[in-house]
Amino acid sequence: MTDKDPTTAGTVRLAIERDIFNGDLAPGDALEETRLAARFGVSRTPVREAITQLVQAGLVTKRAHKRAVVSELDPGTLLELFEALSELEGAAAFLSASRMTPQEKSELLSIHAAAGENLQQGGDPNAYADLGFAFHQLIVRGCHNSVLIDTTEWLALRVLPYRRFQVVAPGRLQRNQADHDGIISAIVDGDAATARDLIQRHTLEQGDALMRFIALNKTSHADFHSTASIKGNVL
Amino acid sequence: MTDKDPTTAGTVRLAIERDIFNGDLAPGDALEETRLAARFGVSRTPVREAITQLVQAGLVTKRAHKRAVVSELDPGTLLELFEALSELEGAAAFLSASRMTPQEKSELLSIHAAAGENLQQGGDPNAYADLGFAFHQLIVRGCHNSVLIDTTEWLALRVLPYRRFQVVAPGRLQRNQADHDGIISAIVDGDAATARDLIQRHTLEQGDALMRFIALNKTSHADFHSTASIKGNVL
DNA sequence: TTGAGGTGGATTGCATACACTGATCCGTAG
DNA sequence: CTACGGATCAGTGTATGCAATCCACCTCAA
Repeated sequence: MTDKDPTTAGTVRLAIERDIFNGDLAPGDALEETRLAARFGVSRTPVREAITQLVQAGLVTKRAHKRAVVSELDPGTLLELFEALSELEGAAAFLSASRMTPQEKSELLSIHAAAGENLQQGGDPNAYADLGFAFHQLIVRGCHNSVLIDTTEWLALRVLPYRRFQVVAPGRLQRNQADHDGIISAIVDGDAATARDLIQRHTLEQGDALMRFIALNKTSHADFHSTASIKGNVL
Repeated sequence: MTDKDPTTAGTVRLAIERDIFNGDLAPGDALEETRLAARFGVSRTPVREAITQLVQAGLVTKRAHKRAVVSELDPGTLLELFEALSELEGAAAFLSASRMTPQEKSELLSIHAAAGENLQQGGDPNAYADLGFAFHQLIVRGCHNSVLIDTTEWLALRVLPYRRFQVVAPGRLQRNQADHDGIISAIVDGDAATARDLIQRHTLEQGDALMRFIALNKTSHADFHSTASIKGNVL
């Protein structure tokens, strides 16, 4: 996902991506080529290239002769996304259980421990979220199959803009940590089938939680954006 | 995968894709913007857009200031590709076992029957290959999760250029048909776990077969292209 | 008041021109 | 003969101009 880009188009693309993940560009917002070109101090051409790249990545949607907009995921698609993601993460975990190096496993353990510490001390939820993200990422990368890794992270990327809307329901973090507990011991024990099963359920539930939150806040994404004061992390 | 494209760039992209799948453009071949523009009678701009789309689709590789080339898959990547694909198809089959409509199931059965008939009568191997492709496609689409479908077909697309190199080893088609036999009955019976397991193994073995063929023909892709006189179908 | 039709502005799609990079080739020195 | 260095060139990366298209608004008539 991260590519070296001596090219302007690549830089612009990363900048736009960042805006999307930061929330400066919310789902549904329009990407105007001329405006972006002016903002970044480049011509329209690299902006156009950046946009077509984002379109292919699924982060942006475009119809001919219409402005490109940040992809808006309806609840149905979001559900499908999480279902697919859970399968991919499950597959990765299955492989990771037998393929992770001792070094990778210890790294996973230390991150998990740090997350637990943060949780007990009532630390920054955002920091916890970042640790959770790293946790998932380590497991996925532990499968040592770059195609599977890229595909999984590519899907994870698409739900990333919605992380901001994730509510920290009471007890949610504790349950999350407990889930991770089970997953990590399965992986360390090399119990591939259990690892797959647990992480799959885990990711599906995360999706459900997000869906419930959306259902409770039946409103436009732009509104989400301003109302979701408490932010957690799906991953 | 199929999109309506009133835009020139989309048309060019489809044309290039076809060239790749036809073999007119073999893995490793260079895509020269100027030449393609002249060939299609358009300017370089839509060609560039088409190429960036293909790059994002993984069919084409590009480095800054260097010519784009049709992606060349080394055996390692190919193996990873099949491993990931087997997981995705397994997941799809798992879901399809409980989600396919009776109509879809009967369609699956009739295609399978047609393939069997073709096999027994020693029909055209290419026709059999097409039926096999349709078989897999039906199963994948039967999961009714468009994200999973798109992702799976996207990966399948990347191995498509290598279908031409697939050898029809003695008894391979029969084994293939037998595999399909088991898969189809598992799906029709609604035995999700078995369906997943069988199709996963099946796809992995297809990858192995391709790998073996490549190992036997340790040569450049261009040579593959001319030496593989007998062509079958991976899917 | 409401619907149809026309008109103007905004924005993209494509073409062309220019700049810059990376590679090849050839000449010269060792 | 080989190694090194510079010039040349092919080819991409970017800028800009123009035409086609779409959308919103406005007008006007029923």
